[in-house]
Amino acid sequence: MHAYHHASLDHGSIVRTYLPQPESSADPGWDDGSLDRAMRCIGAIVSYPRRTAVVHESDAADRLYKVMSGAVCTYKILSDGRRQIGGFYLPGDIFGLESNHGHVLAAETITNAKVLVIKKAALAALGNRSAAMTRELLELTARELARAQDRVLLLSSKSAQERIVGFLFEMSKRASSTGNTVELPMSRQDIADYLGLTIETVSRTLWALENCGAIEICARRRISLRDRSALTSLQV
Amino acid sequence: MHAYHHASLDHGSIVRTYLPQPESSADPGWDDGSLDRAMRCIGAIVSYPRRTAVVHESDAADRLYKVMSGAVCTYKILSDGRRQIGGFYLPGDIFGLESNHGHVLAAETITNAKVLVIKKAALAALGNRSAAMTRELLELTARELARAQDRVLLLSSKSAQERIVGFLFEMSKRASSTGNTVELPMSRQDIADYLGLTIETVSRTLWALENCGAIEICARRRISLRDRSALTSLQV
DNA sequence: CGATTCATTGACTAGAATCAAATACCGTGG
DNA sequence: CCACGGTATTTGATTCTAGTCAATGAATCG
Repeated sequence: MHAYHHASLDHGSIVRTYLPQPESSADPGWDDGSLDRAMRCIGAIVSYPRRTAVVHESDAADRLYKVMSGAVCTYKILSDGRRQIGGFYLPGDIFGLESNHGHVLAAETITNAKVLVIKKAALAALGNRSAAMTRELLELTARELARAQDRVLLLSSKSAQERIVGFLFEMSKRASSTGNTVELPMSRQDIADYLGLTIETVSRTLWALENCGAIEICARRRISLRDRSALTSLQV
Repeated sequence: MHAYHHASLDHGSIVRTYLPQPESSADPGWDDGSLDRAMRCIGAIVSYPRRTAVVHESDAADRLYKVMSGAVCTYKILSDGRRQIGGFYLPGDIFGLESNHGHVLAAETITNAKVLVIKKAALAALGNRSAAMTRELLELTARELARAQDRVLLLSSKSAQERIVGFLFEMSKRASSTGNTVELPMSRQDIADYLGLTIETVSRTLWALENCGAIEICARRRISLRDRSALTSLQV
Protein backbone atom coordinates (compact mmCIF):
# COMPACT_ATOMS: atom_id res chain seq x y z
CA MET A 1 0.00 0.00 0.00
CA HIS A 2 1.64 3.17 -1.09
CA ALA A 3 0.95 6.43 0.61
CA TYR A 4 0.78 9.67 -1.29
CA HIS A 5 4.53 10.21 -1.29
CA HIS A 6 5.11 11.29 -4.75
CA ALA A 7 3.96 14.83 -4.37
CA SER A 8 3.77 17.25 -1.52
CA LEU A 9 4.08 15.07 1.50
CA ASP A 10 7.78 14.51 1.51
CA HIS A 11 9.28 16.06 -1.52
CA GLY A 12 9.14 19.42 0.07
CA SER A 13 7.43 22.05 -1.92
CA ILE A 14 6.62 20.18 -5.10
CA VAL A 15 2.97 20.77 -4.57
CA ARG A 16 2.61 24.32 -3.50
CA THR A 17 -0.06 26.87 -3.43
CA TYR A 18 0.31 29.52 -5.99
CA LEU A 19 -0.86 33.06 -5.68
CA PRO A 20 -3.17 33.52 -8.61
CA GLN A 21 -1.96 36.15 -11.02
CA PRO A 22 -4.77 36.74 -13.45
CA GLU A 23 -3.62 37.43 -16.94
CA SER A 24 -5.35 39.12 -19.77
CA SER A 25 -7.62 36.68 -21.51
CA ALA A 26 -5.63 36.76 -24.74
CA ASP A 27 -6.37 33.33 -25.83
CA PRO A 28 -5.40 29.90 -27.12
CA GLY A 29 -8.52 29.41 -29.19
CA TRP A 30 -11.12 27.27 -27.43
CA ASP A 31 -14.59 28.36 -28.20
CA ASP A 32 -17.73 26.43 -27.47
CA GLY A 33 -20.30 29.10 -28.04
CA SER A 34 -21.98 31.60 -25.79
CA LEU A 35 -20.96 29.78 -22.65
CA ASP A 36 -17.34 30.02 -23.63
CA ARG A 37 -17.60 33.72 -24.36
CA ALA A 38 -19.27 34.33 -21.04
CA MET A 39 -16.60 32.36 -19.22
CA ARG A 40 -13.82 34.36 -20.78
CA CYS A 41 -15.62 37.55 -20.02
CA ILE A 42 -16.17 36.98 -16.33
CA GLY A 43 -13.33 34.56 -15.68
CA ALA A 44 -9.62 35.03 -15.21
CA ILE A 45 -6.79 33.01 -16.70
CA VAL A 46 -4.25 31.85 -14.13
CA SER A 47 -0.91 30.24 -14.89
CA TYR A 48 0.34 27.48 -12.64
CA PRO A 49 3.71 25.72 -12.60
CA ARG A 50 3.63 21.92 -12.76
CA ARG A 51 2.56 19.97 -9.66
CA THR A 52 0.77 22.90 -8.15
CA ALA A 53 -2.51 22.82 -6.26
CA VAL A 54 -5.35 24.50 -8.14
CA VAL A 55 -8.15 23.42 -5.80
CA HIS A 56 -7.92 22.15 -2.23
CA GLU A 57 -10.33 19.58 -0.87
CA SER A 58 -11.44 22.11 1.67
CA ASP A 59 -12.30 24.73 -0.94
CA ALA A 60 -15.87 25.73 -1.61
CA ALA A 61 -17.36 24.20 -4.75
CA ASP A 62 -18.20 27.61 -6.14
CA ARG A 63 -15.92 27.76 -9.13
CA LEU A 64 -15.61 26.25 -12.57
CA TYR A 65 -12.26 25.64 -14.23
CA LYS A 66 -11.39 25.34 -17.89
CA VAL A 67 -7.99 24.07 -18.92
CA MET A 68 -6.48 26.36 -21.57
CA SER A 69 -3.11 24.65 -21.84
CA GLY A 70 -1.22 21.89 -20.06
CA ALA A 71 -2.86 19.15 -18.02
CA VAL A 72 -4.61 19.00 -14.67
CA CYS A 73 -5.93 16.15 -12.56
CA THR A 74 -8.54 16.02 -9.82
CA TYR A 75 -7.94 13.69 -6.91
CA LYS A 76 -8.74 12.75 -3.37
CA ILE A 77 -6.40 11.54 -0.67
CA LEU A 78 -7.94 8.53 1.07
CA SER A 79 -7.66 8.09 4.79
CA ASP A 80 -4.93 5.50 4.42
CA GLY A 81 -2.79 7.87 2.40
CA ARG A 82 -3.51 6.47 -1.03
CA ARG A 83 -4.46 8.91 -3.72
CA GLN A 84 -7.32 8.32 -6.11
CA ILE A 85 -7.31 10.42 -9.25
CA GLY A 86 -10.80 11.45 -10.30
CA GLY A 87 -9.91 12.50 -13.79
CA PHE A 88 -7.37 13.98 -16.15
CA TYR A 89 -8.26 17.27 -17.80
CA LEU A 90 -6.64 18.37 -21.02
CA PRO A 91 -6.89 21.65 -22.93
CA GLY A 92 -10.54 22.47 -23.57
CA ASP A 93 -11.81 20.32 -20.69
CA ILE A 94 -13.81 21.79 -17.85
CA PHE A 95 -13.77 20.52 -14.30
CA GLY A 96 -15.71 21.45 -11.19
CA LEU A 97 -19.07 20.66 -12.79
CA GLU A 98 -20.21 18.35 -10.03
CA SER A 99 -22.89 19.43 -7.61
CA ASN A 100 -22.51 22.61 -5.64
CA HIS A 101 -23.35 20.83 -2.46
CA GLY A 102 -21.07 18.49 -0.71
CA HIS A 103 -17.66 17.26 -1.56
CA VAL A 104 -14.97 18.78 -3.70
CA LEU A 105 -12.15 16.93 -5.34
CA ALA A 106 -8.77 18.57 -5.03
CA ALA A 107 -7.03 19.49 -8.27
CA GLU A 108 -3.41 19.94 -9.20
CA THR A 109 -1.49 20.60 -12.36
CA ILE A 110 0.45 17.77 -13.96
CA THR A 111 2.40 20.06 -16.24
CA ASN A 112 2.67 23.82 -16.43
CA ALA A 113 -0.82 24.92 -17.18
CA LYS A 114 -3.08 27.86 -17.79
CA VAL A 115 -6.53 27.60 -16.29
CA LEU A 116 -9.56 29.79 -16.78
CA VAL A 117 -11.29 30.24 -13.43
CA ILE A 118 -14.93 31.33 -13.19
CA LYS A 119 -17.29 31.82 -10.26
CA LYS A 120 -20.35 29.66 -10.72
CA ALA A 121 -22.52 32.38 -9.22
CA ALA A 122 -21.41 34.87 -11.85
CA LEU A 123 -22.15 32.38 -14.57
CA ALA A 124 -25.53 31.55 -13.10
CA ALA A 125 -26.40 35.22 -13.01
CA LEU A 126 -25.73 35.48 -16.72
CA GLY A 127 -27.47 32.17 -17.25
CA ASN A 128 -30.66 33.59 -15.84
CA ARG A 129 -30.82 35.87 -18.80
CA SER A 130 -29.46 33.45 -21.36
CA ALA A 131 -31.22 30.11 -21.31
CA ALA A 132 -28.91 28.93 -24.09
CA MET A 133 -25.98 29.15 -21.72
CA THR A 134 -27.64 27.06 -19.07
CA ARG A 135 -28.42 24.48 -21.71
CA GLU A 136 -24.81 24.44 -22.80
CA LEU A 137 -23.75 23.94 -19.23
CA LEU A 138 -26.23 21.11 -18.90
CA GLU A 139 -24.86 19.48 -22.00
CA LEU A 140 -21.32 19.72 -20.66
CA THR A 141 -22.31 18.25 -17.33
CA ALA A 142 -24.18 15.42 -19.00
CA ARG A 143 -21.10 14.64 -21.05
CA GLU A 144 -18.92 14.64 -17.97
CA LEU A 145 -21.40 12.30 -16.34
CA ALA A 146 -21.15 9.93 -19.29
CA ARG A 147 -17.39 10.03 -18.94
CA ALA A 148 -17.58 9.29 -15.23
CA GLN A 149 -19.79 6.31 -15.97
CA ASP A 150 -17.23 5.06 -18.45
CA ARG A 151 -14.64 5.30 -15.72
CA VAL A 152 -16.80 3.20 -13.46
CA LEU A 153 -16.81 0.54 -16.15
CA LEU A 154 -13.07 0.86 -16.62
CA LEU A 155 -12.42 0.47 -12.90
CA SER A 156 -14.70 -2.52 -12.72
CA SER A 157 -12.50 -4.31 -15.22
CA LYS A 158 -10.77 -6.61 -12.89
CA SER A 159 -7.54 -7.23 -14.73
CA ALA A 160 -4.75 -4.71 -14.80
CA GLN A 161 -4.34 -5.29 -18.51
CA GLU A 162 -7.93 -4.35 -19.27
CA ARG A 163 -7.59 -1.16 -17.29
CA ILE A 164 -4.34 -0.14 -18.92
CA VAL A 165 -5.63 -0.86 -22.41
CA GLY A 166 -8.81 1.07 -21.68
CA PHE A 167 -6.75 3.95 -20.42
CA LEU A 168 -4.55 3.97 -23.52
CA PHE A 169 -7.59 4.06 -25.78
CA GLU A 170 -9.16 6.84 -23.74
CA MET A 171 -6.02 8.88 -24.01
CA SER A 172 -5.55 8.22 -27.69
CA LYS A 173 -9.03 9.60 -28.25
CA ARG A 174 -8.48 12.68 -26.12
CA ALA A 175 -4.84 13.62 -25.91
CA SER A 176 -2.62 15.09 -28.57
CA SER A 177 -2.29 11.80 -30.37
CA THR A 178 -0.73 11.97 -33.78
CA GLY A 179 -1.98 8.88 -35.53
CA ASN A 180 -1.20 6.00 -33.24
CA THR A 181 1.25 7.77 -30.98
CA VAL A 182 -0.12 8.92 -27.65
CA GLU A 183 1.59 11.62 -25.66
CA LEU A 184 0.99 11.05 -21.96
CA PRO A 185 1.49 14.13 -19.82
CA MET A 186 1.13 12.18 -16.58
CA SER A 187 3.57 10.03 -14.65
CA ARG A 188 3.29 6.30 -14.05
CA GLN A 189 2.22 7.10 -10.53
CA ASP A 190 -0.60 9.26 -11.85
CA ILE A 191 -1.73 6.45 -14.13
CA ALA A 192 -1.60 4.00 -11.25
CA ASP A 193 -3.65 6.29 -9.02
CA TYR A 194 -6.12 6.82 -11.83
CA LEU A 195 -6.63 3.11 -12.46
CA GLY A 196 -6.47 1.93 -8.87
CA LEU A 197 -3.28 -0.02 -9.49
CA THR A 198 0.28 0.25 -8.25
CA ILE A 199 3.09 1.86 -10.17
CA GLU A 200 4.84 -1.50 -10.42
CA THR A 201 1.84 -3.15 -11.99
CA VAL A 202 1.48 -0.32 -14.49
CA SER A 203 5.10 -0.69 -15.44
CA ARG A 204 4.96 -4.47 -15.76
CA THR A 205 1.73 -4.40 -17.74
CA LEU A 206 3.05 -1.85 -20.19
CA TRP A 207 6.14 -3.96 -20.63
CA ALA A 208 4.01 -7.04 -21.29
CA LEU A 209 2.01 -5.15 -23.90
CA GLU A 210 5.19 -4.01 -25.58
CA ASN A 211 6.61 -7.50 -25.39
CA CYS A 212 3.66 -8.98 -27.25
CA GLY A 213 3.90 -6.30 -29.90
CA ALA A 214 0.66 -4.49 -29.10
CA ILE A 215 2.35 -1.21 -28.22
CA GLU A 216 5.72 0.45 -28.40
CA ILE A 217 7.06 2.57 -25.59
CA CYS A 218 8.91 5.11 -27.71
CA ALA A 219 9.79 7.22 -24.73
CA ARG A 220 8.62 7.10 -21.15
CA ARG A 221 5.67 9.30 -21.87
CA ARG A 222 5.19 8.51 -25.49
CA ILE A 223 3.45 5.32 -26.44
CA SER A 224 2.64 4.04 -29.88
CA LEU A 225 -0.39 1.80 -30.36
CA ARG A 226 1.18 -0.68 -32.77
CA ASP A 227 -1.63 -3.18 -33.00
CA ARG A 228 -5.01 -1.71 -32.20
CA SER A 229 -6.91 -4.91 -32.95
CA ALA A 230 -4.72 -6.88 -30.57
CA LEU A 231 -5.33 -4.21 -27.94
CA THR A 232 -9.06 -4.28 -28.55
CA SER A 233 -9.14 -8.02 -28.02
CA LEU A 234 -7.48 -7.52 -24.63
CA GLN A 235 -10.05 -4.97 -23.62
CA VAL A 236 -13.33 -5.35 -21.83
CA MET B 1 -14.93 -15.29 -14.01
CA HIS B 2 -18.66 -15.49 -13.94
CA ALA B 3 -20.76 -14.78 -16.98
CA TYR B 4 -24.09 -13.06 -16.77
CA HIS B 5 -26.01 -16.19 -15.92
CA HIS B 6 -28.16 -14.99 -13.15
CA ALA B 7 -30.78 -13.30 -15.23
CA SER B 8 -31.99 -13.78 -18.74
CA LEU B 9 -29.37 -15.98 -20.25
CA ASP B 10 -30.39 -19.27 -18.80
CA HIS B 11 -33.33 -18.79 -16.53
CA GLY B 12 -35.57 -18.56 -19.48
CA SER B 13 -37.67 -15.49 -19.52
CA ILE B 14 -36.71 -13.88 -16.26
CA VAL B 15 -35.56 -10.79 -18.05
CA ARG B 16 -38.15 -10.03 -20.63
CA THR B 17 -39.31 -7.09 -22.56
CA TYR B 18 -42.54 -5.66 -21.39
CA LEU B 19 -45.09 -3.92 -23.48
CA PRO B 20 -45.47 -0.57 -21.83
CA GLN B 21 -48.93 0.05 -20.52
CA PRO B 22 -49.06 3.68 -19.55
CA GLU B 23 -51.16 4.32 -16.52
CA SER B 24 -52.81 7.45 -15.32
CA SER B 25 -50.31 9.55 -13.44
CA ALA B 26 -52.10 9.18 -10.12
CA ASP B 27 -49.16 9.42 -7.94
CA PRO B 28 -46.96 8.31 -5.06
CA GLY B 29 -45.92 11.78 -4.08
CA TRP B 30 -42.54 12.77 -5.43
CA ASP B 31 -42.35 16.40 -6.22
CA ASP B 32 -39.23 18.33 -6.94
CA GLY B 33 -40.73 21.47 -8.36
CA SER B 34 -41.57 22.61 -11.83
CA LEU B 35 -39.42 19.94 -13.45
CA ASP B 36 -41.32 17.27 -11.65
CA ARG B 37 -44.67 18.71 -12.67
CA ALA B 38 -43.56 18.92 -16.28
CA MET B 39 -42.33 15.34 -16.21
CA ARG B 40 -45.64 14.07 -14.90
CA CYS B 41 -47.48 16.12 -17.45
CA ILE B 42 -45.65 14.88 -20.52
CA GLY B 43 -44.46 11.52 -19.22
CA ALA B 44 -46.19 8.21 -18.74
CA ILE B 45 -45.99 5.88 -15.80
CA VAL B 46 -45.21 2.30 -16.75
CA SER B 47 -45.34 -0.72 -14.44
CA TYR B 48 -42.76 -3.44 -14.83
CA PRO B 49 -42.54 -6.82 -13.13
CA ARG B 50 -39.27 -7.63 -11.38
CA ARG B 51 -36.22 -8.47 -13.51
CA THR B 52 -37.61 -6.83 -16.60
CA ALA B 53 -35.68 -4.79 -19.12
CA VAL B 54 -36.58 -1.11 -19.07
CA VAL B 55 -33.85 0.08 -21.42
CA HIS B 56 -31.75 -1.92 -23.85
CA GLU B 57 -28.18 -1.03 -24.63
CA SER B 58 -29.17 -0.52 -28.21
CA ASP B 59 -31.89 1.99 -27.35
CA ALA B 60 -31.56 5.64 -28.23
CA ALA B 61 -30.60 7.90 -25.33
CA ASP B 62 -33.63 10.06 -25.82
CA ARG B 63 -35.58 9.37 -22.67
CA LEU B 64 -35.42 10.16 -19.01
CA TYR B 65 -36.69 7.77 -16.34
CA LYS B 66 -37.89 8.48 -12.84
CA VAL B 67 -38.41 5.64 -10.42
CA MET B 68 -41.79 6.00 -8.69
CA SER B 69 -41.73 2.75 -6.75
CA GLY B 70 -39.54 -0.32 -6.55
CA ALA B 71 -35.89 -0.44 -7.59
CA VAL B 72 -34.06 -0.37 -10.90
CA CYS B 73 -30.43 -0.82 -11.88
CA THR B 74 -28.49 0.28 -14.92
CA TYR B 75 -25.82 -2.06 -16.24
CA LYS B 76 -23.63 -3.09 -19.09
CA ILE B 77 -22.68 -6.57 -20.20
CA LEU B 78 -18.97 -6.74 -20.87
CA SER B 79 -17.61 -8.66 -23.80
CA ASP B 80 -16.52 -11.54 -21.57
CA GLY B 81 -20.02 -11.94 -20.21
CA ARG B 82 -19.54 -10.21 -16.89
CA ARG B 83 -22.08 -7.63 -15.92
CA GLN B 84 -21.17 -4.28 -14.44
CA ILE B 85 -23.93 -2.43 -12.64
CA GLY B 86 -23.77 1.30 -13.22
CA GLY B 87 -26.07 2.26 -10.41
CA PHE B 88 -29.07 1.41 -8.31
CA TYR B 89 -32.07 3.70 -8.55
CA LEU B 90 -34.64 3.93 -5.80
CA PRO B 91 -37.97 5.77 -5.65
CA GLY B 92 -37.44 9.43 -6.50
CA ASP B 93 -34.20 8.78 -8.41
CA ILE B 94 -33.82 9.70 -12.06
CA PHE B 95 -31.68 7.86 -14.55
CA GLY B 96 -30.79 8.49 -18.17
CA LEU B 97 -29.29 11.90 -17.43
CA GLU B 98 -25.99 11.16 -19.14
CA SER B 99 -25.18 12.74 -22.46
CA ASN B 100 -27.52 12.38 -25.41
CA HIS B 101 -24.69 11.32 -27.62
CA GLY B 102 -23.03 7.99 -27.45
CA HIS B 103 -23.53 5.08 -25.20
CA VAL B 104 -26.54 4.01 -23.21
CA LEU B 105 -26.51 1.78 -20.20
CA ALA B 106 -29.16 -0.89 -20.19
CA ALA B 107 -31.62 -0.83 -17.30
CA GLU B 108 -33.71 -3.49 -15.64
CA THR B 109 -35.98 -3.67 -12.65
CA ILE B 110 -34.77 -5.39 -9.52
CA THR B 111 -38.21 -5.56 -7.98
CA ASN B 112 -41.63 -4.80 -9.36
CA ALA B 113 -41.44 -1.14 -10.20
CA LYS B 114 -43.31 1.82 -11.59
CA VAL B 115 -41.26 4.13 -13.75
CA LEU B 116 -42.13 7.54 -15.15
CA VAL B 117 -40.83 7.75 -18.72
CA ILE B 118 -40.28 11.09 -20.44
CA LYS B 119 -38.90 12.04 -23.83
CA LYS B 120 -35.96 14.37 -23.43
CA ALA B 121 -37.04 16.31 -26.50
CA ALA B 122 -40.43 17.07 -25.00
CA LEU B 123 -38.79 18.23 -21.82
CA ALA B 124 -36.30 20.36 -23.70
CA ALA B 125 -39.13 21.99 -25.62
CA LEU B 126 -40.73 23.03 -22.37
CA GLY B 127 -37.31 23.97 -21.01
CA ASN B 128 -36.88 26.49 -23.75
CA ARG B 129 -39.72 28.45 -22.25
CA SER B 130 -38.92 27.75 -18.62
CA ALA B 131 -35.30 28.44 -17.76
CA ALA B 132 -35.99 27.32 -14.20
CA MET B 133 -36.64 23.81 -15.45
CA THR B 134 -33.39 23.62 -17.34
CA ARG B 135 -31.63 24.78 -14.21
CA GLU B 136 -33.33 22.09 -12.18
CA LEU B 137 -32.24 19.51 -14.71
CA LEU B 138 -28.70 20.85 -14.55
CA GLU B 139 -28.74 20.56 -10.79
CA LEU B 140 -29.94 16.96 -10.98
CA THR B 141 -27.29 16.06 -13.50
CA ALA B 142 -24.59 17.70 -11.43
CA ARG B 143 -25.72 15.70 -8.42
CA GLU B 144 -25.66 12.49 -10.41
CA LEU B 145 -22.15 13.39 -11.53
CA ALA B 146 -21.08 13.84 -7.94
CA ARG B 147 -22.52 10.44 -7.16
CA ALA B 148 -20.69 8.84 -10.06
CA GLN B 149 -17.46 10.36 -8.78
CA ASP B 150 -18.15 8.87 -5.38
CA ARG B 151 -18.54 5.51 -7.05
CA VAL B 152 -15.17 5.92 -8.69
CA LEU B 153 -13.70 6.40 -5.23
CA LEU B 154 -15.59 3.41 -3.89
CA LEU B 155 -14.35 1.19 -6.70
CA SER B 156 -10.82 2.37 -6.18
CA SER B 157 -10.92 0.98 -2.67
CA LYS B 158 -8.87 -2.06 -3.20
CA SER B 159 -10.16 -4.28 -0.42
CA ALA B 160 -13.46 -6.06 -0.63
CA GLN B 161 -14.24 -5.00 2.90
CA GLU B 162 -13.87 -1.31 2.11
CA ARG B 163 -16.17 -1.64 -0.86
CA ILE B 164 -18.83 -3.55 1.03
CA VAL B 165 -18.78 -1.12 3.94
CA GLY B 166 -18.96 1.81 1.57
CA PHE B 167 -21.90 0.19 -0.16
CA LEU B 168 -23.73 -0.41 3.11
CA PHE B 169 -23.29 3.21 4.13
CA GLU B 170 -24.47 4.40 0.74
CA MET B 171 -27.56 2.28 0.99
CA SER B 172 -28.28 3.26 4.57
CA LYS B 173 -28.28 6.87 3.45
CA ARG B 174 -30.52 6.26 0.46
CA ALA B 175 -32.71 3.24 0.93
CA SER B 176 -35.66 2.79 3.20
CA SER B 177 -33.47 2.44 6.24
CA THR B 178 -35.28 2.55 9.54
CA GLY B 179 -32.65 3.62 12.01
CA ASN B 180 -29.76 1.24 11.53
CA THR B 181 -31.58 -1.39 9.54
CA VAL B 182 -31.04 -1.31 5.80
CA GLU B 183 -33.44 -2.99 3.42
CA LEU B 184 -31.57 -4.18 0.35
CA PRO B 185 -33.81 -4.75 -2.65
CA MET B 186 -30.98 -6.29 -4.70
CA SER B 187 -29.46 -9.75 -4.69
CA ARG B 188 -25.93 -10.67 -3.69
CA GLN B 189 -25.13 -11.02 -7.35
CA ASP B 190 -26.32 -7.48 -7.97
CA ILE B 191 -24.13 -6.22 -5.15
CA ALA B 192 -21.17 -8.14 -6.51
CA ASP B 193 -21.68 -6.73 -10.00
CA TYR B 194 -22.02 -3.26 -8.55
CA LEU B 195 -18.79 -3.46 -6.57
CA GLY B 196 -16.74 -5.39 -9.10
CA LEU B 197 -16.47 -8.39 -6.78
CA THR B 198 -17.72 -11.97 -6.94
CA ILE B 199 -20.78 -13.20 -5.18
CA GLU B 200 -18.66 -15.46 -3.00
CA THR B 201 -16.51 -12.59 -1.83
CA VAL B 202 -19.59 -10.52 -1.00
CA SER B 203 -21.00 -13.38 1.02
CA ARG B 204 -17.78 -14.05 2.88
CA THR B 205 -17.17 -10.39 3.61
CA LEU B 206 -20.66 -9.89 4.99
CA TRP B 207 -20.16 -12.91 7.18
CA ALA B 208 -16.86 -11.54 8.46
CA LEU B 209 -18.53 -8.24 9.28
CA GLU B 210 -21.29 -10.01 11.14
CA ASN B 211 -18.76 -12.19 12.90
CA CYS B 212 -16.88 -9.21 14.28
CA GLY B 213 -20.11 -7.64 15.46
CA ALA B 214 -20.15 -4.72 13.06
CA ILE B 215 -23.39 -5.74 11.38
CA GLU B 216 -26.22 -8.19 11.79
CA ILE B 217 -27.75 -10.03 8.86
CA CYS B 218 -31.31 -10.12 10.12
CA ALA B 219 -32.61 -11.63 6.92
CA ARG B 220 -30.98 -12.14 3.57
CA ARG B 221 -31.88 -8.72 2.38
CA ARG B 222 -32.11 -6.95 5.68
CA ILE B 223 -28.95 -5.85 7.36
CA SER B 224 -28.57 -3.99 10.61
CA LEU B 225 -25.58 -1.71 11.10
CA ARG B 226 -24.77 -2.68 14.69
CA ASP B 227 -21.57 -0.74 15.15
CA ARG B 228 -21.28 2.23 12.87
CA SER B 229 -17.99 3.41 14.32
CA ALA B 230 -16.41 0.01 13.76
CA LEU B 231 -17.67 0.10 10.20
CA THR B 232 -16.33 3.60 9.68
CA SER B 233 -12.90 2.52 10.80
CA LEU B 234 -12.94 -0.21 8.17
CA GLN B 235 -13.83 2.23 5.45
CA VAL B 236 -11.63 4.21 3.12
C1' DC C 1 28.06 16.22 -14.51
C1' DG C 2 26.20 14.98 -10.22
C1' DA C 3 21.87 14.68 -7.52
C1' DT C 4 17.42 13.52 -7.42
C1' DT C 5 13.37 11.84 -9.09
C1' DC C 6 11.16 8.46 -11.87
C1' DA C 7 10.77 3.93 -13.73
C1' DT C 8 11.89 -0.83 -14.05
C1' DT C 9 12.87 -5.37 -12.38
C1' DG C 10 12.92 -9.23 -8.97
C1' DA C 11 11.31 -12.22 -5.06
C1' DC C 12 7.74 -13.08 -2.18
C1' DT C 13 2.95 -12.63 -0.11
C1' DA C 14 -1.81 -11.64 0.57
C1' DG C 15 -6.30 -11.53 -0.93
C1' DA C 16 -9.77 -12.26 -4.16
C1' DA C 17 -11.19 -15.31 -8.05
C1' DT C 18 -12.31 -19.74 -9.38
C1' DC C 19 -14.09 -24.30 -9.09
C1' DA C 20 -16.95 -27.34 -6.56
C1' DA C 21 -20.30 -28.66 -3.29
C1' DA C 22 -23.55 -28.14 0.43
C1' DT C 23 -27.20 -25.64 2.61
C1' DA C 24 -30.86 -22.15 3.35
C1' DC C 25 -34.77 -19.85 1.47
C1' DC C 26 -39.11 -19.17 -1.18
C1' DG C 27 -43.21 -19.96 -3.56
C1' DT C 28 -46.21 -23.66 -5.07
C1' DG C 29 -49.23 -27.19 -4.68
C1' DG C 30 -50.77 -31.07 -2.07
C1' DC D 1 -49.10 -26.95 7.44
C1' DC D 2 -45.66 -29.47 5.08
C1' DA D 3 -43.14 -31.52 1.23
C1' DC D 4 -41.05 -30.27 -3.13
C1' DG D 5 -38.39 -28.07 -6.73
C1' DG D 6 -35.75 -24.49 -7.97
C1' DT D 7 -33.03 -20.61 -6.88
C1' DA D 8 -30.08 -17.98 -4.01
C1' DT D 9 -26.59 -18.11 -0.80
C1' DT D 10 -23.02 -19.91 1.91
C1' DT D 11 -18.95 -22.61 2.69
C1' DG D 12 -14.60 -25.07 1.41
C1' DA D 13 -10.18 -25.89 -1.18
C1' DT D 14 -7.13 -24.19 -4.46
C1' DT D 15 -5.09 -21.01 -7.88
C1' DC D 16 -3.55 -16.87 -9.61
C1' DT D 17 -3.16 -11.96 -9.98
C1' DA D 18 -1.65 -7.85 -8.27
C1' DG D 19 0.33 -5.87 -4.04
C1' DT D 20 4.38 -5.32 -1.16
C1' DC D 21 9.16 -4.88 -0.10
C1' DA D 22 13.65 -4.21 -1.85
C1' DA D 23 17.05 -2.91 -5.06
C1' DT D 24 18.75 -1.44 -9.45
C1' DG D 25 18.70 1.35 -13.62
C1' DA D 26 17.35 5.48 -16.54
C1' DA D 27 16.09 10.18 -17.18
C1' DT D 28 15.91 14.94 -16.01
C1' DC D 29 17.19 19.31 -13.96
C1' DG D 30 19.96 22.49 -12.06
